[in-house]
Amino acid sequence: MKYSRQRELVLQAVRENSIHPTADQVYHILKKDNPQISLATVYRNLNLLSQTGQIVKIPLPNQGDRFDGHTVPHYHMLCQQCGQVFDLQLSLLDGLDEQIQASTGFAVTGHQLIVTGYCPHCQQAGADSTAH
Amino acid sequence: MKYSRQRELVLQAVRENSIHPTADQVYHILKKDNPQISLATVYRNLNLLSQTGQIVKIPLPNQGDRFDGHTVPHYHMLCQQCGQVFDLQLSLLDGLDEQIQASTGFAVTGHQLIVTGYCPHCQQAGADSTAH
DNA sequence: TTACATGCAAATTGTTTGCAACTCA
DNA sequence: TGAGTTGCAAACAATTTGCATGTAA
Repeated sequence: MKYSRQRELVLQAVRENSIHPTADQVYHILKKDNPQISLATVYRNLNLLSQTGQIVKIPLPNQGDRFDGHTVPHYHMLCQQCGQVFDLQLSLLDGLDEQIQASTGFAVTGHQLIVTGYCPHCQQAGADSTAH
Repeated sequence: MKYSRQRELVLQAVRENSIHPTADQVYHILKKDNPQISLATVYRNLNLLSQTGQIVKIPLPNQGDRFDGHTVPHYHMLCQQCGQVFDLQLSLLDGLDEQIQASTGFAVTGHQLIVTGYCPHCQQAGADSTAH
């Protein structure tokens, strides 16, 4: 893969923004200092970088994909209220792929776990505004 | 919720087709015997039925959502080759929600696990055609 | 010099919505 | 009767693609 300045920028933006940005967010972040960059280029590079494992694509229920520059295996929690994604360590699932492969015959390449719920901040906000 | 013939048909189609159909597949299945049915109605009813818990919506990476008439909690394995979705029982994860809630303060409403890989049939096919 | 990458706009895909007609209760 | 439902078409959002131009090696 040939070097490109735009790809470098996309990689940096994902690494430096631990908010698990969408493609569109990456685009807007970069657009500030690079007004000429195009959304198509951001998409192309996000796809390339996740194919080569330099970043991780997080598919979420009913929403645009998010991207994560933190490539050590971990899981995600999605707040149904504010839409933020939080990291989750869970050693429980170490070895899960091998176990599933052995018991099912499926050649497992990976797995992803998404936990849905309400983050502490939104629980607080909900309790404040609606006293039910 | 008022009864409707179309909703009944959608529910039956999802229950009777264990292929974890997409909205579009449900539409085409029903269209054979009900040529007047519309895709919008299928979508509306799939959403209603999954909101009421009569069927389960399975969001998949980069693909349209799938639907499952099998409502007992279980997980899914996605074949990256043929796109088929297989059921997976995994008692390991019983109690996971409570555990995460206790350790993170997140008010957990549920979780979903998607295992990716190659199903036995596609492993076979791959081994046949490309001897690497 | 040339194969790969970009920017732009148009095309696709998956899904939702507005609205008039229709149907279940 | 009347609120909920339908079919159709148009609207949407997220993402991808075609193509002429630009750029790293």
